[in-house]
Amino acid sequence: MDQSLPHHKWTKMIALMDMNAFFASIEQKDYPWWRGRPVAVTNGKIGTGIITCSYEARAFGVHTGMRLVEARKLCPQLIQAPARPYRYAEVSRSIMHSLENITPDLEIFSVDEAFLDLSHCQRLYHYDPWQIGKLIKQVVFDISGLLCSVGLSGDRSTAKWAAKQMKPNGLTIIKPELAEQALAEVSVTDLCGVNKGIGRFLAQYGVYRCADMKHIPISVLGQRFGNPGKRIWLMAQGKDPEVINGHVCEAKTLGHGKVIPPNTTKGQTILLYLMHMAEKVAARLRLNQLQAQVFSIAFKTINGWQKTRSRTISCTDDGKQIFKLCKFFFQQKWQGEGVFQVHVAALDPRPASGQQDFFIKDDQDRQNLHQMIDKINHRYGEFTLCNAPLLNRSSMPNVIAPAWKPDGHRNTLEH
DNA sequence: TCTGGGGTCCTAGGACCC
DNA sequence: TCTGGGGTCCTAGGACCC
Repeated sequence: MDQSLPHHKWTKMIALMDMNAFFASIEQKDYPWWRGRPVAVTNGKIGTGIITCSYEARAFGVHTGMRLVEARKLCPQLIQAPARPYRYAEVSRSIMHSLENITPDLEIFSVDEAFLDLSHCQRLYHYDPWQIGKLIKQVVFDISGLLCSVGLSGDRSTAKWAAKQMKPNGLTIIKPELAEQALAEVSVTDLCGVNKGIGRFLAQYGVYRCADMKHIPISVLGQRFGNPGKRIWLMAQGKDPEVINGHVCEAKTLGHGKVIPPNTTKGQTILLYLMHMAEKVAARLRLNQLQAQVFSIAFKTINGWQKTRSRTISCTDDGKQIFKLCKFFFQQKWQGEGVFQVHVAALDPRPASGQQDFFIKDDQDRQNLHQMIDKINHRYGEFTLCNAPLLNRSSMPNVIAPAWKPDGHRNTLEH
């Protein structure tokens, strides 16, 4: 936009870094013969839905969420790449670490996005937002060999919006004093935090574009949506008050769920899925050296969700104990209706103290066993070793499918 | 029109305590 | 019996994110 000199200090300077087709780009980087070709990342070899795809694939109309079958109709030469979540997490971590060299004031927003608060290091870069934006892209490229898009402005929301404007490999800078003007014609639902629900509400007041927001008082949004509502009113005017929060806080829940074959009525089968989820939760607790005492267990029937919170006697990371809770709850609440989804989550997981019950030999043995199993599964894939029932893949479709979201990303960044 | 999976935050209301 | 204050915990529901 404006590259004229001299530059002046901005009251606040916020950037959003967004990786371009992150997972697909990693596949193309690691497998050079896929570069320049349409690549679609799927959930394992047997995945049928597209998690993300390369820009070459997008040119054919292929997009996230599309069925592989549909995609192949548009693009017969589409290459299927099974997701490698551990690899993506590794690359993500290294990128985030390198960004910390630009500013420690960094908030990891997702596996492929980060906010940088540059307010306090403007002088270092001669108050030149272009220099900073290019530096961010360079740092990311140097460490990963991948391209990203960067948005830079005076507030969080505008920076986020700006990053979306030019892709791939974009750099969009919006001076804070021009933010309101830049957003004026933008649909409110294009802002991060405004979706259909709030969009519908705003439409009732004739608010469609950001500029329309001024026609209604902030109190209307405040009353209906509380503080987040007030924030949106300000966002539309390029004045998002939300700060960059670099604190890596512990996860509040850690769970797994699954959509199962519709209307499953066989109790044994449903319990098997619950066992699967319980073991996944337990394995992930162990991976992050966490334990929990309260678990949320749920299954969805035609009448909606049946849910419970139940506690184990003491903190645990043992799948069998978690499954016991599942079984108890399920046998109490289930009355033979068809089930569509199951879900198990650890609530308020805390660092494992690592000492309680250590003097009990059985517990020591159990821990050793878990360590060994986890090690093997990490190397050879989830559920290579597991409870015997889970090995029966015919009754357990997709059991091998890896969770494609890198595990505990936020936590692992510490240290 | 939209799969499926893993999360967060906020609010209101009820139960219970002093 | 009614009123009022303060606090906590839990639940349910809504909205949104990648």
